[in-house]
Amino acid sequence: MLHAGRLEVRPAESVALADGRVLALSVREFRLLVELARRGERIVSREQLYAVAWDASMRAGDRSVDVYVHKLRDKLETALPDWRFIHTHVGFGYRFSPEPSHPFHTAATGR
Amino acid sequence: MLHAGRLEVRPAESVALADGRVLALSVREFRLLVELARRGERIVSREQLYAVAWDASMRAGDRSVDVYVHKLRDKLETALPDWRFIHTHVGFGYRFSPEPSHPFHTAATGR
DNA sequence: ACAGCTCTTTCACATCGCCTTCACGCCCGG
DNA sequence: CCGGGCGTGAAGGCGATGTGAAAGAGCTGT
Repeated sequence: MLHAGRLEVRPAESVALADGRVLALSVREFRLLVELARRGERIVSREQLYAVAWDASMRAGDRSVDVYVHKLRDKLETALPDWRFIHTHVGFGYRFSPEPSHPFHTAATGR
Repeated sequence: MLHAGRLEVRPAESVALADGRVLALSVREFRLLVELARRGERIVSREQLYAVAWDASMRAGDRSVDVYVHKLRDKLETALPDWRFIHTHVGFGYRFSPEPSHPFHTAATGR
């Protein structure tokens, strides 16, 4: 079972929870999330992610991982608006890490 | 004895109550409901459900679980129109959880 | 054994949601 | 400018699920 701030991923039960609420993830989305979370703070290349989440080797030019990272970000953003979990490292891949969206936020900052 | 909002399931007595009224369930319907409710918020695959509610291993392509989920939903919907209990997770299975039919707009949580 | 009933399984068709792919836009470094 | 890398929305094909109905199996009372 993987913890990441208010996010909890349970590979064995095929379920991910945000503040205890079950996230509605598709099979691909879930596997991608699991693989990202499993690797903790490390940067993972698209090829590696594709290999483990798709059980196949990625063809050159395939954008599937990008698309699914986007979908995951969408759902995680909806569930936990103030946190960012998937970070892009241009030219390298993605890195999973729970970080607050607005690190410098103070009360009178709005607008 | 299992409570789920206004629904109450008593495996020992082979009876399910909605607001105290007895639900007319067939044997399969009841056993399926018990197994779903027993697992609380977790997602349960059709194979697992079939195994425990039918006492046999599910043959590939068997749609019995789908059909009985439908029947259960029908009866639960009739008894408690504003609540949804059985949620589908495409590619994974079903999840039992009492939720209002018209959510006020919560996260990207289960359907 | 038969009739009548309910429960269960199977089937066919409808609908839904997932996955892939494409297209376009933006940003940035050369 | 130009090209690479990435974000993002949308379309189409297709597999997964929803659903109504018919067929099959069992149960009960006579």
